[in-house]
Amino acid sequence: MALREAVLAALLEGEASGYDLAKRFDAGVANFWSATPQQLYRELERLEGEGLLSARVVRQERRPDKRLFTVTEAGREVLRSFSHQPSRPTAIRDDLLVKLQAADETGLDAVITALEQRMELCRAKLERYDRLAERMRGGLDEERYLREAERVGPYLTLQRGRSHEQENLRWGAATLAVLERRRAEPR
Amino acid sequence: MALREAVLAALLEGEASGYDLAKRFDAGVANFWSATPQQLYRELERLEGEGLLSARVVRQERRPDKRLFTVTEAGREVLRSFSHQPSRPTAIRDDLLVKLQAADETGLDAVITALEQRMELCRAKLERYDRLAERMRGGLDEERYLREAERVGPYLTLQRGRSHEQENLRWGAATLAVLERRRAEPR
DNA sequence: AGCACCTATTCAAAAAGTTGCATAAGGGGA
DNA sequence: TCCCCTTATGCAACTTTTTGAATAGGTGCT
Repeated sequence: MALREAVLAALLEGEASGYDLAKRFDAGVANFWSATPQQLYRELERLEGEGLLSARVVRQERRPDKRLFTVTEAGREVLRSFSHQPSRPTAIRDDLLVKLQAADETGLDAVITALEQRMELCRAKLERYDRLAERMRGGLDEERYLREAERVGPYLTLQRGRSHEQENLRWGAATLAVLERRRAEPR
Repeated sequence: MALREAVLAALLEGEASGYDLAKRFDAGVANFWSATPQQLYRELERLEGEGLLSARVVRQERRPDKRLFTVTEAGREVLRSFSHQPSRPTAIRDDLLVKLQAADETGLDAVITALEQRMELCRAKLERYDRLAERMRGGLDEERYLREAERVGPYLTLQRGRSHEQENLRWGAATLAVLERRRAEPR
């Protein structure tokens, strides 16, 4: 149910089209929520209908026209009220962990491969996050940025994404070591 | 789509009823997948229908009867084939992060409270994971357990849960510090 | 005796999310 | 020129997940 609020929150960073949002919410980049383009277009429609967003059409010469959305005062109010509601704890749901859970039965090889692939992805994501963070800070060191910047929310959520990937790598390396050892020396 | 496989994987640890599974898959405890009782009962039906599980009814004296499920050879085969399929990367979806993303607009107080509550939950979960891990090891030190135990999958997924909560706490503390400082000294 | 809670399962309905496709215009490379 | 990619949006069908019950016997507490 937080897709509404996630869209509003994302639009606080500035006017955007559905397409722009789709990129921010792409599962591969999203640092605080993920969603598909279809979900976003539907949600934008709804939010506009409820008066939480206002839209304006921008005619473009060499591109299809696009609709840019902005959060209205009513939208901001929804966010304020949302921030007071209890957050539900997040649940783990990861294909890879299911495979690992069953690994003793299914054989270690496939899981080792899957883990290696996942870690490669994590590394790529981590680098991307680092570049993004650097661009956000715009020359300032982190300490100063966090004290002086106008908005820190987006930076802090980005750091959560970063820390998640980093921890994935740390755990992944340890797990890989265990699995490879057991493959080499079965009990 | 991995609920099927998650149920099969969970049942590798031994025969269980829907009710038993519901406890293992509870969002507050689940270390490799989470699901509600309703999802599980439906999935158990389906899996039995497909011959991936077999069920037997156990009459009980002072409790309602229950149905205990076991993974069949066909079920194990499904798991084996699943372990070779590509895993989709996980996406972040967390209420709390949405609030944090919007925090500069909505005010810091509510988010600080939410973060503190979340961290309290994390601490509780971490302790529970630690007790679970200790019980799994059954006296052995981790190093030896991981080398000699018959099955390590469940232990390794538990460790992922643990590392996730720990990282949540680490990041949470740092984030809290930033937010509290900004609350005390607004730019 | 009454109440709250635990075991054990199931139904119905709504909300949320995914998948596949369709449109439409322009850009870039073989 | 043909094909594929990017921008930009949308529909329809489908699956998955969540929510909110209802049932039914038993335990423990006051």
